[in-house]
Amino acid sequence: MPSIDENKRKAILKAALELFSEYGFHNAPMARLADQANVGVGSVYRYFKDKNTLIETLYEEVDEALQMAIIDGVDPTHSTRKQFLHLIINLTCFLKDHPHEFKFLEQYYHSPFGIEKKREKLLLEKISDRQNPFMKLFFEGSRKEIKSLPVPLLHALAFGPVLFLLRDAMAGLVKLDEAMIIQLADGCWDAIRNRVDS
Amino acid sequence: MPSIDENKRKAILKAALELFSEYGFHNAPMARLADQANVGVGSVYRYFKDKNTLIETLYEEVDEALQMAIIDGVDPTHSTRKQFLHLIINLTCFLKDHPHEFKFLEQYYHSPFGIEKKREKLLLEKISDRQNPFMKLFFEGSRKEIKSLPVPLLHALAFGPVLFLLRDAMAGLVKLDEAMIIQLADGCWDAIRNRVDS
Amino acid sequence: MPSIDENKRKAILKAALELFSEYGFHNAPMARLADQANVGVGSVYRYFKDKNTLIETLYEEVDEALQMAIIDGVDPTHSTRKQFLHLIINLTCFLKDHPHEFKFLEQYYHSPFGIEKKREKLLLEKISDRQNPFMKLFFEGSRKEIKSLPVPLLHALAFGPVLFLLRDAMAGLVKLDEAMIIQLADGCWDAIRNRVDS
Amino acid sequence: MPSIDENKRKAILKAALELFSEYGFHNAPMARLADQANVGVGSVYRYFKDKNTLIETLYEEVDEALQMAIIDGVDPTHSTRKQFLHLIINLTCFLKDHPHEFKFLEQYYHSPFGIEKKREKLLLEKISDRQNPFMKLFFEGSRKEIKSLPVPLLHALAFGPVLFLLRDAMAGLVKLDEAMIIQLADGCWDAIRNRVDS
DNA sequence: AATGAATGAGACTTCATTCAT
DNA sequence: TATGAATGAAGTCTCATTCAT
Repeated sequence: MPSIDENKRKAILKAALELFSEYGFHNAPMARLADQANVGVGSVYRYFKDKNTLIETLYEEVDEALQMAIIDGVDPTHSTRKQFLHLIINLTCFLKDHPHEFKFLEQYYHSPFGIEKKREKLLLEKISDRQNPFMKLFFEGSRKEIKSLPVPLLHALAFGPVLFLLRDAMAGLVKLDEAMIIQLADGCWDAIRNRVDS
Repeated sequence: MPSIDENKRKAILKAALELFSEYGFHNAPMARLADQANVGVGSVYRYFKDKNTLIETLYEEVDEALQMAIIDGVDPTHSTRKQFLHLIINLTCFLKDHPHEFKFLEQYYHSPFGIEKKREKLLLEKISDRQNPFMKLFFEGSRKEIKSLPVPLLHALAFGPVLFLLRDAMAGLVKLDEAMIIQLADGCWDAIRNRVDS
Repeated sequence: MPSIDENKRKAILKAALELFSEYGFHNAPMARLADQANVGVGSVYRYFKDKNTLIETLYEEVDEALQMAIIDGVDPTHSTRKQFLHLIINLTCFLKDHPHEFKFLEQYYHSPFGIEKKREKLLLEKISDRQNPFMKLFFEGSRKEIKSLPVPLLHALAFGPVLFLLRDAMAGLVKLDEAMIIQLADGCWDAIRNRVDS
Repeated sequence: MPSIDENKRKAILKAALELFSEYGFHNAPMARLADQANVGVGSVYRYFKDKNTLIETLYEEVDEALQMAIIDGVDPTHSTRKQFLHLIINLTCFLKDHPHEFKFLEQYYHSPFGIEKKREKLLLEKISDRQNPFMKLFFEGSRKEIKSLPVPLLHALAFGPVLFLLRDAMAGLVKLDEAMIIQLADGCWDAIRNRVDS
């Protein structure tokens, strides 16, 4: 716990986010990272014990920011549908506007670093976590509006399309405008809502 | 002028698939790979110019197998819905039953190897490719049954949930049985179909 | 177990012995070592897993040579005294004529590498080891000629002076000639033998 | 012009002694050392130019303390034998009771730091130094009681066993009690004394 | 054609030392 | 004067690739 200089810490995390998301964990040497942060190589190790620790810390920070963004402006008095759409749109917009963060998270979750365990733990913990805004929707009284399906399946139907489309967007295959994001959210809602007709 | 021995080529690709999917590209040294394939290290370089080339080639082969599996048994005389469900179920089952292939593809797509370009090219080509079974559904006369949305969005709504759920399944978070796969396919269909009611 | 080239292995061990004994384990980088052995850095790691493994292996080899030298020409039919003197002289001469080996062993035994444990184990095992030529003398019938003391004390009285004098010799403080070596051995014998007078 | 605070200097030397003896010169970073001394890293460099200088200085201090301890209570009016035994016992007891000092000295002497030269110089100077208590015994009239041997050989026979046995004691191979220390001293005396019988 | 020993660039990390505060 | 954050040289080790056999 040295770090008097919070600026330097931020600079390192910023450089890490950029290089990791652009080149991948394995192709972003600590030396280049230090360079990009305008810091000596050794200094990185004053702020973060390890390359792995740096990655983990960065994950925590990015995840934190994402969680904040998701719930921004969501009104619990609104209908389940409205809240859901709002959450999905928040999620999509944040990741669309923060491509570094998106690519970093994708990489973090898919690294066969044994990091999956982390995710597993998080999911297991949060699955009934009423802090999680989506869980609230899925479980609260309004639940009758939503299909009675296993939670992981609801997750998949709600988030899967978002991540998939963002991937295409990042690759330059689609230009994500507001209209499309709304269509996306509607589609996700259709996938999980109970319907009256056939 | 390479490859007199097709068996050897296959053995290398098989070893590569196993090691890459289990340890990741960066933790699967060429030497271990050659070992596992019962082949000299030097031989690997007779069949594949590069480690990267090996990865790319493996991708082609895995993708090919996946494409074959997807259309297996789909009957063009059936309803659009039935065909769609069949395709989604084929896709899901194949990947569920071939975890190595799934993990490899996931890693391939998420590696910032510049490999996204490859995928981009493929998608652009296939987007109007009438060979692509999904494109056929999306574009053919039956199209009135499906929402009028940009193709990438349809893709996202159709495939996103599949990949997301498979990820959880691989991580051991869900046990994917036949019932759940059908629920999944239904959800995907609900996301893209036109509906009559509200 | 690669190593088809026994010559290369020997060259590496030779370089290691020279550099370790001259500069110490910590001041003999693997790179310099590889240089001195006319070998690429990476090659050293084909023959020895580790720097530590290299040190351990070198110890085994040097110790082996020392053990052989000690018993050379010792005649079990001779008197206890004669045998003891012969052993001590063998020991002293070998180490005097092999300063690299001597310095290496000294360093090995004194490294607070946890290597002391190795020595401890060895001593504990060999303490009743009838293979050990000194133990044979100390324990056999002839024992009545030798003081009845704890074995570690006998060891200290027998070997301590040898090592001490060799240290001075290596430092250039003494010129060890044959006469002095005999006087040394006599002194060691006087230290452990039972005597008749006061 | 350095050292206003003698306490700080002592604290640093104390920490150095502990860490060096426990972890070795190379595994005792200046930072940890400063920590243990409750001193800033920079401060260490106000009191000691270098890590090497710190080591050298520490050696001087430890050696000084050892010299004092050795002659403690030795009575010049006693017999040569009694004085010798007293000296040896003093030496042994001090080192046994000061394991940090012992391990540090061992390491110092065996480091191929070029430090042997230092020792060489010291020995050469003290070889005729009538201040050295052992030299007094070896050279004074009482000399007829002691073998007529080169001084380094007498040194070896007198001190070698002590150091050797202490090494085993530190490693936990022997429990050094008073009786054994006396037996040790007797052995050393037997090694150097002139005798009447065969 | 097949092999695998050899190689060295380059990755991560440590730590003695400096210097601005 | 005292501090400790900053630094970068240097160390150990890995691994993709080559090339002599």
